[in-house]
Amino acid sequence: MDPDRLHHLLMDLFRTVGLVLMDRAVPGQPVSLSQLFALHELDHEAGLSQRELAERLGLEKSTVSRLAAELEADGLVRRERDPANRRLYRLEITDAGRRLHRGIASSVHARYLRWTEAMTPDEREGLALGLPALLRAMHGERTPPER
Amino acid sequence: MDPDRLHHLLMDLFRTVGLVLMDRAVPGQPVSLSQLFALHELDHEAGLSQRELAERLGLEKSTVSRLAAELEADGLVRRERDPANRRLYRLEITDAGRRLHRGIASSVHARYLRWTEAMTPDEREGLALGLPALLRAMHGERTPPER
DNA sequence: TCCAATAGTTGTACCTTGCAACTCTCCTTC
DNA sequence: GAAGGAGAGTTGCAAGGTACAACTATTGGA
Repeated sequence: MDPDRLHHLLMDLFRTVGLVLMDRAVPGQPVSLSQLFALHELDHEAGLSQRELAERLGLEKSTVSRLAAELEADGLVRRERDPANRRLYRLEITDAGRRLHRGIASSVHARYLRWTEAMTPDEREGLALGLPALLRAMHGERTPPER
Repeated sequence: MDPDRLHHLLMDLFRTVGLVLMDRAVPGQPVSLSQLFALHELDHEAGLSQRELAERLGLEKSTVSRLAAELEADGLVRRERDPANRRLYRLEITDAGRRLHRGIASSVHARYLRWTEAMTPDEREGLALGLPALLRAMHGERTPPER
């Protein structure tokens, strides 16, 4: 695939997905976009430290410190020091956090269904094959946290 | 494709693409992310008004007003009142703006190439078929976004 | 025991953004 | 053709998210 074409597609997708997420995540204002991503990450994998979370979100550790503190204050995340190394936290999503994350996800499901229904079987199949592969390739060379 | 799986993929893609764009676009600080998207939009289609641009970017008109003023001050965009309706501007990207946009695009081309090279032909083909179809569906359009 | 490294926190400043109130231009209506 | 309403854009302002720098606390060696 032509890089220029891929660039165009990714720019378009980024903006479109961003609008959908903002639309769903922000209005009720339970969480910000970064908080949503944090919940998404923690729902997927528990026990991350704040440093690890910062790395995944591409945010500065100080930002994540405040982010995690807010999520904890809102009862969406549990923060416990690692007994084996008390410098770091082990972050865990709470049931409330999981409910919120899943709720937001399901609130956009209707859209996902409409989109995929508007595609041909071939296209759906292509997407199901190509998109995970693209992400796999992207993650294969994750940009190191230059500092 | 399962909506939950699509959600997961899109969240991941959004964040990853965001990191790449921030990484490339921001450090030199010639433009912010929104400015980059504005340039992208104007490079693709000239003569937009600020209201139209705001709609495409999902931003408030006041935000776009400042955005456009900055881009004009930086010589990246031309702003001329529409003679037929002097209330609105006609925005046009300048040569400098086009160079900047293309420059940023090509600075991520190397990555695009590496990514697609890390995929199998089947996966590439699937992506080339499925991704434009998804965007077409997202935009509710009939014709695929060709360029 | 001291020192470097690591995880996290806090102070601060900056940038982006939305909202509300404003101006300016155009269009409709009487 | 004057008045009022609608549309495009601007500006004041406040809020939120972020990075950077300097800090504390904990750990693991020399």
